[in-house]
Amino acid sequence: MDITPRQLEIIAAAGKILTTSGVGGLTIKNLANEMKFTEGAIYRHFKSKEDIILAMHNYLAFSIDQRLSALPVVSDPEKRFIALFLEQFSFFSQNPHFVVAVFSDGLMEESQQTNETFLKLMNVKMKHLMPIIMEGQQKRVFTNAITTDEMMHIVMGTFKLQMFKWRIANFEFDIIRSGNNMVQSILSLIKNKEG
Amino acid sequence: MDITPRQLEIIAAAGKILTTSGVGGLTIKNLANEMKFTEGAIYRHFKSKEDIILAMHNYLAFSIDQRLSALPVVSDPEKRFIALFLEQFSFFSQNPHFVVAVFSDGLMEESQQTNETFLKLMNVKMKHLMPIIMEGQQKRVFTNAITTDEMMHIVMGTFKLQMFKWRIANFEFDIIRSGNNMVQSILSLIKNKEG
DNA sequence: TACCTTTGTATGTAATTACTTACTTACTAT
DNA sequence: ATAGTAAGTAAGTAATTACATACAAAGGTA
Repeated sequence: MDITPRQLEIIAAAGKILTTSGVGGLTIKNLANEMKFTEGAIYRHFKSKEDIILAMHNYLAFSIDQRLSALPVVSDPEKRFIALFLEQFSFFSQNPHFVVAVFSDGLMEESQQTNETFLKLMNVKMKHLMPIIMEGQQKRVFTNAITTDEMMHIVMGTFKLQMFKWRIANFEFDIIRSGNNMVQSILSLIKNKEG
Repeated sequence: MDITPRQLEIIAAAGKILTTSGVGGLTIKNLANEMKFTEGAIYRHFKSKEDIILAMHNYLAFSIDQRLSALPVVSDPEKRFIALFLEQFSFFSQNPHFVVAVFSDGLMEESQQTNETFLKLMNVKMKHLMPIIMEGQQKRVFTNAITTDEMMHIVMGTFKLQMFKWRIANFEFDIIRSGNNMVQSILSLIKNKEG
């Protein structure tokens, strides 16, 4: 991640604008206003608007990947499952202005490049979730009534919807608390009923 | 639904543009091109661009509600559950160009009004799903290990993600088939394990 | 001191946006 | 035939967009 502190500030400002004004609000003018300087100055740090979006996706993919990789690998899949989501929820709890960037498909349409980095971002989470679920099924902690892919799908979909609801509620409820609640409901569905 | 045939054509064209070019591609010029007449003619049928989006949401909410209401009320919650989703999948299978309009949150940011009609659209589906799940839990066909709301959340999230995947795959897999697969996985999770 | 690089400003530009205006055409009812 | 109306065109509007250019202030290094 070769990124200057100033670039990071701009990326953060872009995220903030995205949550407050949506994709349509993310203009160079608004970005410059948010940074408290003029439009031209933006181009000292990025060569195009698309570059800003790409840098944002890459930065997010990188830092989320880093945080998830830092989690301890314990032997209990259920504990790992809980820890993974707790980490996710606490990340977005600290950086709510990036929720739109990560979960909104609105950005996807801008260009092919943007599309790819957006999907890359989604894959980062799958990459960390997949082994946990696989291990859980192998150890018979999670049910084998459905395939790993199907379980992945259900878990990811539930998580995505949770973030969506949090966003349209203007981040006004405690995502860690209600996120944990969600994790528990899912667990009680996918956990093997036999001891 | 007081809507002229010509208005419906325009709405359909708007849906088509949304899927091919995204929210950013939905311009009056593109819409007029798609309709094979000039920009000004659009304004013979709608007074503003936002009006078109609102009309689209309202039309979709209306027709989806109608189709779901027409489903027979059988006594087996599992059968109703399956039928509900089959109907949904077959609707979007026939009208794939409306998937973006219904499931993309990109449109939400345009205005407060658009936001509201978009959420209204989501509620239509919840309105039909809720009683089925409640009935299923009451009859102990579905598990009571989690609340009705939690089950709603998981089911809706899984469904939404399914449509998302279908869209980024350019509608190139059979949504009815793989949708049914998804329904079966969910059912095997939420069905009560005790006979 | 002289000079270069970095980071900003002021101002401009071509393209695109939603929307408007004045006018035309096809059809329909009287 | 006449008149009214629904639905189209051609051309333009002001506003906004991403981006470009010329210049200025600052600091580090020779």
